[in-house]
Amino acid sequence: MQMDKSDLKIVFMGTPSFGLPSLKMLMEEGFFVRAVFSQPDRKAGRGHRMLPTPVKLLAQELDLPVYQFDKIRMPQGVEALKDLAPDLLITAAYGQILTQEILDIPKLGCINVHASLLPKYRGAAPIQWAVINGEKKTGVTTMMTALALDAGDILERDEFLIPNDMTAGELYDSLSGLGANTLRRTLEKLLVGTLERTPQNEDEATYFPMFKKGFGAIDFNQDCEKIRNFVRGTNPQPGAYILYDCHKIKVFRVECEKTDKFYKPGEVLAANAKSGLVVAAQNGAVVIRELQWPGKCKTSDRDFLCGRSIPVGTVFGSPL
RNA sequence: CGCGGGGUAGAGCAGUUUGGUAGCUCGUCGGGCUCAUAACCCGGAGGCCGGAGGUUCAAAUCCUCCCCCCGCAA
Repeated sequence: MQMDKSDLKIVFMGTPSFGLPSLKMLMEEGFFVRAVFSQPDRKAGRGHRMLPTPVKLLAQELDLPVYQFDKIRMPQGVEALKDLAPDLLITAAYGQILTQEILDIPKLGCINVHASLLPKYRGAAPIQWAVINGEKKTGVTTMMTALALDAGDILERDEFLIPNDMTAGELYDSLSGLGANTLRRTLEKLLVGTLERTPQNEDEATYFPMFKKGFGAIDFNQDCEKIRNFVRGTNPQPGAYILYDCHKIKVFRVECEKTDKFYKPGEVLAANAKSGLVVAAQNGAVVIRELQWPGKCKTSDRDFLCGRSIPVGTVFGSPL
C-alpha cells in the first residue's frame, strides 16, 4: 500500500531547538502537519518573563496550530489529540511522558527522534553524556515510541563521528540537523511500506539521566583527558565550574598538558597573562583556555588573568 | 515586579563608601640588552570613565531616568 505525503496527517511534538530541523523538514517536504504540541510557556530567564518554547515559535511562524498542556495525559490533552485524529505522532524532545492511551490514538503509532545510537544512551541527556564519556561516535535513532523510556523498536539510525574538540552544544546542533534526515528517511520508507522495526537489544542498553542541580563541578582528581571531556560535554549548559573563594568560575574550554612531575590535583601551577591558567590534574595538567567569572563575560584565561590574580599554589577543591 | 554582579585606553581589572590632576597587568609602537627570544630593561601612543539630565566652585565618584552585558534561580 502506498500513501501520499499530503495524506499523512501528522501531529508533531517538541519543545527545545532539537526538534526545529525536523519540523522544518516536514513542512518543506510537504507533509500534512495538522498541529504542534509543545510544553507550556514558562517563566524563565532573567526577570522571569514568560517565554515560548523554540518549537512553539517556529510553529507560529509556520502558521501551525499550537497546543500546550501542562500534562498531555490529562483528559483535556487526550481529548484534544483525539479530535485532531492524527495518522502519525512524531516526537522530538517533547519533554512529556506519553501514556498508552495517547500512543493508541494515531493509526500508525508514534515515532520518536532520539539523539543517540539506541539502545545506547537512553535518557534525557544523551548528547552531553556521549561527550563527557569521550565517545568517538554517536548518532540519531528513530524509533516506535513504547511506554518504557526510549525502549521502542528501532526504525532508522544515522551515525555521527564526534570531532575530538567538539562541545556538547555543537554536537547538539549537528544531531538536530541529522535527526531531520533520519526522520525524512524513516517517513519515506513508511510511505512506501518498506519500514522495518528492529527490537532493541536490552542487554546493550545504557541509560543516562538528566543533569542534577549543581552538576558541573570539575574534579581535578582524575585524568586530564576526562576533565577535558567533562568540560566540553557540559558546554554550554550547564557549564563546568571551579569553586574559588566562594566564586563559581565557569570553565568552557580546556587543553591537556602532559607533565612528568606529580602535583597535588587541583593545584594552580601557573596563573599569569603569559602562560595562562594551568591546574594540576591526576596525570598531567589542565590549561584552562576559556572561562567566565560570575557576572562577567566569557574570556580567555590570559585576559582573565590580566585583571585578576590567582596565587600559584592555590588548590582548587574537588567535589565530594 | 524572583535574587544578584557589571559597563573606566585594543583586552582584563582597580579607583566610586570618605567628590578635587585617570591607575595596574597584558597587548601595541619605539629604543636598549642578548648568539637569540614569546625573556629582561627604558620610553611613547592610546580614555568625552555606557547614555541623558540634576546637585556642586568641582562628578568616574552623589541623586534621578534610560540603554546594554552577565551570574544564580527556573
